[in-house]
Amino acid sequence: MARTSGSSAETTGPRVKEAALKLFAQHGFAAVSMRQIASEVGVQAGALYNYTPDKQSLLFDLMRDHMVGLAAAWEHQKSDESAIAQLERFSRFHIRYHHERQDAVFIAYMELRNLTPENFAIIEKLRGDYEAELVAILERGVQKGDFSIAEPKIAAMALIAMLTGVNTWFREGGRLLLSEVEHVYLNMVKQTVGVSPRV
Amino acid sequence: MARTSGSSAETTGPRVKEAALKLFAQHGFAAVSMRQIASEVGVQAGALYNYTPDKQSLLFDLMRDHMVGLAAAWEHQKSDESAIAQLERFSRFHIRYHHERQDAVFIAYMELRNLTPENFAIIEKLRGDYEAELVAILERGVQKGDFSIAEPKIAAMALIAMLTGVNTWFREGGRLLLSEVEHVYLNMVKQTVGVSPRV
DNA sequence: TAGGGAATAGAACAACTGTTCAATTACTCA
DNA sequence: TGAGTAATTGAACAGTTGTTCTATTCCCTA
Repeated sequence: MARTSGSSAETTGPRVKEAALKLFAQHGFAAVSMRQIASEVGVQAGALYNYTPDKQSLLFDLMRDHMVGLAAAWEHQKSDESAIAQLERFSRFHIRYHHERQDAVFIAYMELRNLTPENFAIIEKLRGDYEAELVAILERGVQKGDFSIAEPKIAAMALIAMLTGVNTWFREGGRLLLSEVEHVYLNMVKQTVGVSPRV
Repeated sequence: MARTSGSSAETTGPRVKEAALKLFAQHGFAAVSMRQIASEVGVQAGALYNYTPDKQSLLFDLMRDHMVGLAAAWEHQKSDESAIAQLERFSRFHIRYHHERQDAVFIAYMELRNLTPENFAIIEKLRGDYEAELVAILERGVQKGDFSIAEPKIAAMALIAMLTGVNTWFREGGRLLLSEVEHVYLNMVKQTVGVSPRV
């Protein structure tokens, strides 16, 4: 056998990434073999190497794409407004963006230890940049007297952990809609930074 | 070769668990081989099977031990006092207990997908019981008028995510002591549930 | 000091791992 | 229609995987 009918790099390439994303999230990077990914795509293992130099790069690309996409999406969202409004915008954005990309979020948090040191440093830098966006919002709010928090950097870590945590329990079709969950979290976020919520 | 001098089940057994805990946390369950664990203990791979029926049980035992230990420790800590005091006690306990068991915490959160369905159900039940402790505190506080939160169950998930998140960034020897971090988080926790912190 | 159980080594098993590569077929454009 | 390139197969590589089992040695008790 050889080239199959209908095959083209433009369709196979993305399918490899999709399959890897799904399987890595489901079973973990180390537990998934190249043959499993190939089988999900409907191809033999050797063909994957037209799209990635090796398994490690496949993981790294997925993580980098996620972090870069996150940063770009926030850059597009952010706006010049009051610190309270910015915090609200960030919280809504974070919940929704992460909810829509559960597999990528899971991988980006869980598979850091499977990266080479160089790749790890790159991902950590991207993550730090994103966290710094929230830190800046909090510091500005403190400066303006809108927020009451002793340690903006710690508060940022706390808030991000809290918001990302939605992914661990929220499932579509449960008691609440995502929009309702967003509302509940928004009030908690505001209270956390010392702003009394509107009713 | 055969039985080695000084060998005894009472020393080797615990060492197997310690080695597995450390290596699973470091590289992930799937990425660690039985031979690596054996090598860490200073023994051949075959000898491990005197202490676990298989690799899966080794993982499950570690996770169950952690969850049972957590529940027992909290049961020993908890006390009949005001909701605010209970929340304070829970928060301090959670931060400190998790800080002292980073490897086990990491495994208990990350390796759920590597459990068989039956084992997964058991761990999830234990986790749910622990979370219910915080839910009960929050509901009581709401009832007494001490807390101002719309959804105690969601607030419990948010607070636990926030508190557990300390493990992701806090390192001993940094700018702050753990006791200082505890203090900062306590104030945030109180604000989150609508209690104004003492200064 | 003999005997029996406890603890291990080390070899063996078949299955699977990531990766490479020559051969083969499909597609594209002149 | 024919040549060149793109995409894939399938075999092969050497190494690793979890697990089992027998032979061997150590330890403890009588």
